[in-house]
Amino acid sequence: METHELFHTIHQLSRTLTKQVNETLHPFGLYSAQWAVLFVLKTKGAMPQSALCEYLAVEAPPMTRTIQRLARQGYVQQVPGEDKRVKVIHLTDKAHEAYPEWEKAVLTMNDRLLEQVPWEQRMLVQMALHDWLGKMKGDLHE
Amino acid sequence: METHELFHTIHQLSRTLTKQVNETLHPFGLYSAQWAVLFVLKTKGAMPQSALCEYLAVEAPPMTRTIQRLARQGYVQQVPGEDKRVKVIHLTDKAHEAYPEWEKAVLTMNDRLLEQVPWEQRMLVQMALHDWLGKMKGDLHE
DNA sequence: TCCAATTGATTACTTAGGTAACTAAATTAT
DNA sequence: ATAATTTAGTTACCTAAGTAATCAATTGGA
Repeated sequence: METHELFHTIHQLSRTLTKQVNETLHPFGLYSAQWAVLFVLKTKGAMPQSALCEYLAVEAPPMTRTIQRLARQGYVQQVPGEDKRVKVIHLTDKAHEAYPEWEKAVLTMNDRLLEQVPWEQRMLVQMALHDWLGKMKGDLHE
Repeated sequence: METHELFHTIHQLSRTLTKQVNETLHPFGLYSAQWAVLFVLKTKGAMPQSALCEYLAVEAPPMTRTIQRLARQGYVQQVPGEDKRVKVIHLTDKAHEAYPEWEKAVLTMNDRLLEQVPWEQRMLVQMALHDWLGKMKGDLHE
């Protein structure tokens, strides 16, 4: 079996998915990277920017940009922390109010994309990929 | 189970993989997008730019850029086709000569990343993901 | 204590991909 | 046969993520 093929499929899937999310959120003026941040803040609550980076496994610079944009749109507020270096990111009331609509659109889209895929298969693949990722990251620190 | 998690894992894997390929090819002055093109040309032979796009599932503009860069580096030649609109992309002798080294580096890296993953599991996941992709693409054209 | 190293965030610049609008060549239809 | 449409490729501009370098605040060690 070709490892090339496998990796190519993963890339293609990733690109197709972001494309779908972007299309879905276009009516709300949001992009996929912004949605990822909004989702984490809604489900985990306010947190420092660095925690968002770690959670989403994204470097600091792209996170700065995404958050500044969300702030410009009034969906997020950067509150200085006790440690004056950190900025704690909060969802605004405006974001909390609009969130259910966003979530509904994304969930509907997600379900549509995988509706033909049995639940156990999703579970199996999710566990396998997560496991691979862990092993790769582990390798890199050896 | 959260679809969010699954999609997030796929994105993260995709990013980790391109990062690895970029690191691996850095000594040769090549980037992951270029490698994808070189690999297809080596295994499938010369083909029009549009065929490369279709094969790699990438839009025309990024392909133009990647190919122009490869041409600048002398790894690829754009030969006008019978149809004067098409440009047939050929590997140069320089590319053929260097290819084995590139391939060895990438294959070694690929194997290292998945060495702990049993062969059948790779196969299963590859088939599942490919199947999903097909279903998604199918959906979009309904 | 005070200097050195670390950490959180930003800025500048890069790769990688996407859409929209365009040109030139080829094909189809009237 | 010519006008209309389609196709291959490019240009301009966008999102998304990465590295390198920098700044300010904090922490640790001599």
